[in-house]
Amino acid sequence: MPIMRLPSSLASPNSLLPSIASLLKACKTQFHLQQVHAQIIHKGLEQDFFLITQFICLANTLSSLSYSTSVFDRVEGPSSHLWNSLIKGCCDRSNCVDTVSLFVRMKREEGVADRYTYPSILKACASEGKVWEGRAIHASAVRCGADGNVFVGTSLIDLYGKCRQIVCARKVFDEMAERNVVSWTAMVVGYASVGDMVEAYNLFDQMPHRNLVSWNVIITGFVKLGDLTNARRVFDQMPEKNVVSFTTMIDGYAKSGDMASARFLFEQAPAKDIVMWSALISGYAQNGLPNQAVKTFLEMSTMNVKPDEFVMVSLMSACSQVGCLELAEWVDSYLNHSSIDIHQPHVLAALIDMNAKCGNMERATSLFEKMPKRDLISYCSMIQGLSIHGRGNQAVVLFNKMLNEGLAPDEVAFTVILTACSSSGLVEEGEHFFESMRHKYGLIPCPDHYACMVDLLSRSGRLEEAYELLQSMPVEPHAGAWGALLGACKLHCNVELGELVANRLFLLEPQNAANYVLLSNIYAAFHRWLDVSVVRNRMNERGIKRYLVSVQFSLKG
DNA sequence: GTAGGGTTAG
Repeated sequence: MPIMRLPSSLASPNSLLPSIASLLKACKTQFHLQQVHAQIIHKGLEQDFFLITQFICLANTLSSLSYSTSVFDRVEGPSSHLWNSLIKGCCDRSNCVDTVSLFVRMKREEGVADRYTYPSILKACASEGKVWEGRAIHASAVRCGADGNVFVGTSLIDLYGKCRQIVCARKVFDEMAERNVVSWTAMVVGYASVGDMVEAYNLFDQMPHRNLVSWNVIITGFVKLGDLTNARRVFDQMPEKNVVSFTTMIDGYAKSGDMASARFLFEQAPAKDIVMWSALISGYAQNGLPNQAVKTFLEMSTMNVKPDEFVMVSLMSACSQVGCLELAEWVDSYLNHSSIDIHQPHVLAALIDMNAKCGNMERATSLFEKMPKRDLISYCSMIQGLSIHGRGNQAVVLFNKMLNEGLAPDEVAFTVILTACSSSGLVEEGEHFFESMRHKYGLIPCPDHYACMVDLLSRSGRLEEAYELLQSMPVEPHAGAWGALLGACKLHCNVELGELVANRLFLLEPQNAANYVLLSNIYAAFHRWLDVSVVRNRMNERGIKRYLVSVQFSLKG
């Protein structure tokens, strides 16, 4: 085994203590740490508070919590400082319950909590929204007089702000004897996170000093409200911007669907990191621009930026939309050779969705079956995959299996199964699901659900029923539903209904050439050439070019 | 004699 060599300047033959402390400072890996640990035991220094505290702090970043704890547990009557180091490690690597339990143990074992103890525990509570636990910790801080400290006060503002207890946060803020830029910023974050940008901005305006974070949280607040105008105004006023400022703005534009502005700002950013690339790629994917998403991903690769799980999830979403099996296979194998853990729920869900929609049902199925707990989202991915590839009957079987597992379908799940029924022409099943959606699950069908039913009924020749359903809808049907019926009128050569439906569509979407073409084709089937030319003339009058139809189709394919 | 804590983006 290689042993660490100490630089001669650090070696101190007369005293054992500094040499081990120096060794600790030089530790870079868990293995180094274990070697020093062996030295500590060997030299009988396991009770040296100073050394063990330093050791725990390092173990917090280099090793596991259980390792830190095992070293800590051998110390008799640990100092406050030592307790605080372990609590910090617990906060960083475990959950709120564990951190609070450790604090309870500290009190039980007569450890003395001080102003350094509270920020970590409060942070653990804040990150999980545990306001009741937080209040108890707050009370404890008051009892030992630690609540007057700036760091403790700021942590309390953060806690109450994150838990949406804005009045409590403000009370702490107002009662603080000393505040700094972080305390002010935490208070601004509190207002911003409850959507009160008036008060957030008001406070921001009064701040004696602002730093980059203060500016960025104001932008974040406006972006969260979808107020891109004010977000941009603040962004433009910033004395200096960093990568977070740009990323927040880009993400805001992407979420509001303005990918042109997102891209423009991205180009202007002096530096780009993985989060910024991710904001752009996910924006393209979520705005239905999968080709742009893939293109941007490739661009990122040529810049030698290593993709992370967020980028890969966006890429998989884009891939699902284009249904490209070749790309899906590449992404799948990339993930399997990377350090990304594909068993994280959102990664696995995207992977199943991508494989199902790109036609690799075998891979999707094997991932799906191995899931510890199958959820609604993954079921829907699988059902949609079967549906896209014409396996409607299997989609119905899987949907029923999902119901048997006790999962309650939502509106999206019904859209998926009704689409499956409609594309495979499963009329009875579709009617059954539409019925149970309303009466068993108490869901209100939206225009999409009606569109599926209209499509299903009309394609099986039940044109009148489809028309009646459209007429009886409590919500306004969208053009797609009428369009499906018009298509079926063409298929089943029903000229009267076709005329009726087409005229509704001409009002709903006067610029869509497909409707004119369908009606003229219906007339043509009956050799009504005069009517054909009337429709064609109407198209010309409105300046609609027929070739637009073929352009639209080629873009979709 | 020596050490420790709080705010922003996917």
